[in-house]
Amino acid sequence: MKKLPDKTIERLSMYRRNLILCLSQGKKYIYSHELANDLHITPVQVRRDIMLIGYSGTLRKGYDVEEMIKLIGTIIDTEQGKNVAVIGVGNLGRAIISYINGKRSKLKIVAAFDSDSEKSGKLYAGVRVFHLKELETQILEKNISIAILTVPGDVAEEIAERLITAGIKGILNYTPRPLNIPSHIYLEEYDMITSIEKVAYHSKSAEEMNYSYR
Amino acid sequence: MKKLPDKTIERLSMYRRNLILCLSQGKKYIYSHELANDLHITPVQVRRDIMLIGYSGTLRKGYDVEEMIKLIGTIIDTEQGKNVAVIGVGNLGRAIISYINGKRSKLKIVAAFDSDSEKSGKLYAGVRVFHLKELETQILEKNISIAILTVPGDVAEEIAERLITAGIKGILNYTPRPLNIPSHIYLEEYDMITSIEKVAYHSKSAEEMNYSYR
DNA sequence: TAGATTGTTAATCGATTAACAATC
DNA sequence: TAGATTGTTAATCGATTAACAATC
Repeated sequence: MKKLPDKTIERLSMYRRNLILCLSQGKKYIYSHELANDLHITPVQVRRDIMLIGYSGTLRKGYDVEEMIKLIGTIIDTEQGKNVAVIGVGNLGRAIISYINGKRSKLKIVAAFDSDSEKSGKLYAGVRVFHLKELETQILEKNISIAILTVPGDVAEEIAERLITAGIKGILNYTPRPLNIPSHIYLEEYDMITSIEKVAYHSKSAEEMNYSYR
Repeated sequence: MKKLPDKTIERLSMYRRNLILCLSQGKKYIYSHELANDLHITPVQVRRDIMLIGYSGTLRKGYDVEEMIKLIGTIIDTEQGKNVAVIGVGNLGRAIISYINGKRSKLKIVAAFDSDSEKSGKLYAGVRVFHLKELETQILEKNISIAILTVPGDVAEEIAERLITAGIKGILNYTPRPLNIPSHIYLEEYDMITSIEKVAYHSKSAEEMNYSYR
């Protein structure tokens, strides 16, 4: 299959989340405008994405929920699945562990790491915590290819380097420090501050509009 | 000032985060290519954003870090600041509370809410937890205009409705359920699953490329 | 059938980048 | 000065949407 736009990949993930919800509610077919409503996008965009992945719906009933879930799986999952590590077992690390595991997913968190020896050996939502010094050995042993970084900013760079040397393939960086890493490692960064400042900015303008109505 | 593109707003927030870091390291001036490197974008884009907000650097020294921080503040902050509530005091809620407070920011988390009475009255990082039934009264009393949702998915919709009725202006939704709310309320949604699936997808292709080299 | 839907191309829109003048 | 930088317009690129044919 030819390469899909990055935005389409993102939406496929969201379609799937929604379709799984539909299925659990007993919904077997869905229209493009229903999916669109849920995700705050247009029906055309949904249909175009579906076209890009080579699926077809039925003219009257819409799209088959179960089939689409399966098809999206063949695109964004790997067959054998992937092992994931969470680095940093603070509040955020624990939130991620309990949120992602317990999901029916090809992605599995198989280890967590923390510099605090107190936490070593403990289990969070079924995931064992190792001391950071075991990072390299465990990544090798457990065949971990993806890391989620939730450590304090000032050690992010250093740990990223160790991860890369250990052969990790992708990093999801939740620390406030942007990482500078080789381009063959896929990097996704997210900072909550940016999101909340965006909301604040936009609700600021909303308020100003209110004022002008008075 | 004419309206700035949404993407520029996002980057302004990231520039500021970076500039503050520079300042703390004693760096007084910065070049566009330095900022660009940190944020994985191009120097032209940095200069264009800076042009859009009407700032000018000096030809040899680059941009004045402190001045730029101040200017970005006038654009994305409000003078009086904004009060924020976190709804749901699980791991993620607590992570957000401790992450955002303690930052020098115009955004202040002034209350947290949870349905678990055990948590009522407790403090997390200096923020008091209220029972969910006090949501409306506290929003009014504390003049809260922004809410961060970290409750379980199945109550997200219901709480969003209460928030809107209570007069909230913007919502940052971390639950896996997309919200269906009136368009005058600004809504930002983020699902970790999408981020991690994106990383998995891209590091999948990276691996396939590796295979083909062998 | 009429109406609602899908599938797809072409047009539009918006965001990024290339090119280059200006200047220290 | 030459080289490095900023500031800005025009061109390009990519993503979204409008338009519409097809069909149940």
